[in-house]
Amino acid sequence: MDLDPLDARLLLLLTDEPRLGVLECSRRLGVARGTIQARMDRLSRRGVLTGFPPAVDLGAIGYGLTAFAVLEIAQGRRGEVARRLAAIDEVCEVHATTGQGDLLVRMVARSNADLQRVIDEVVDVEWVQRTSTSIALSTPVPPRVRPLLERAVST
Amino acid sequence: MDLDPLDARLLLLLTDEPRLGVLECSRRLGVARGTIQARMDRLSRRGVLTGFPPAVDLGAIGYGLTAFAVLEIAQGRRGEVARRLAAIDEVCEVHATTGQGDLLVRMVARSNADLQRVIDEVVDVEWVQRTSTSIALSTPVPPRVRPLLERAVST
DNA sequence: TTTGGCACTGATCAGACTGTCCAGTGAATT
DNA sequence: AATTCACTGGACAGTCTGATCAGTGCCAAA
Repeated sequence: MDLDPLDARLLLLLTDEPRLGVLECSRRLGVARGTIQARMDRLSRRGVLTGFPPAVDLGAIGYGLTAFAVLEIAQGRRGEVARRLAAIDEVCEVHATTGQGDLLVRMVARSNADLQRVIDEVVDVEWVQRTSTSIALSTPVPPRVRPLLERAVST
Repeated sequence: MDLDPLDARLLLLLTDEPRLGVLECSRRLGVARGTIQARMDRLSRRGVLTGFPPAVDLGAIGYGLTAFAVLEIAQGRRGEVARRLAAIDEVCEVHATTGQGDLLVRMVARSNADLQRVIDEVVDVEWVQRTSTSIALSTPVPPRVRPLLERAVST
């Protein structure tokens, strides 16, 4: 289940320069092209490498605000609530969690007024009982996988 | 600043099938290849399309657990704390927020015992005063941008 | 109305890359 | 000793890329 060092180096390389072709990867890593090809196939088959989705900067298209909401919901209504949250365009991510909250929601908006509207929409979802919202001021550590891959290189 | 419909359709197409080449995109969208090329250049230059990072499923390489922590930290120590959090490999994301918490941390781990260790590491960071941790049980809405793009298509 | 500027089309070009084979090597397993 | 497996290095045809260019339609400024 673990990554072998070559897999990890390949993923790191792709993390840094995602548009690299198979051939170029093989050159950079000093192995035959077929090897890279086989590794990538295997990583995909194992579900480790799930694709190369385009990274869209929401800030650059006007959605400059991010907020998080922790929701407490009525017993047994998680699926229900999740479905309704999913129907809100600005809701970009929902996790079900243990602890005092039941759902953690990440959402974006174009302006403070817009955020107000989005939050209201979220809070008004049926079965939502209590909410606590925070606005993201900055993101000191953007989503990353790198450190874990780097660790796997030296395995 | 907004996306025009063709841009949005292009991004949607790439979201669904990220490995598509420029030529294939042009065919699917029914425009000339040069147009797609120009659009992608422009989207990159505007910072909208920031790349095609490989999507690595952490679950598939053993990091099956995700947890969130809300940290309250000592006044004026945000940068300090963020830096130390960034040094923990398992910390995959940190946001500075308004509200009762100061930092929202996402982290992953290989097992409950491992999670314990990671949480301890996070909690033991200097200047962290109060923490509240939740384990993610499921992710009803995985990170997504699609709905916002779809909205831009019909603009 | 005329003139630019702009984006898009459709085409061409050489160069590079892809998927797919194959034979050969070395290492580990049986 | 035989088998399996991953890797190498080479080959092939087909395809895509980046670059460039002339031509067209549209909008806006003059």
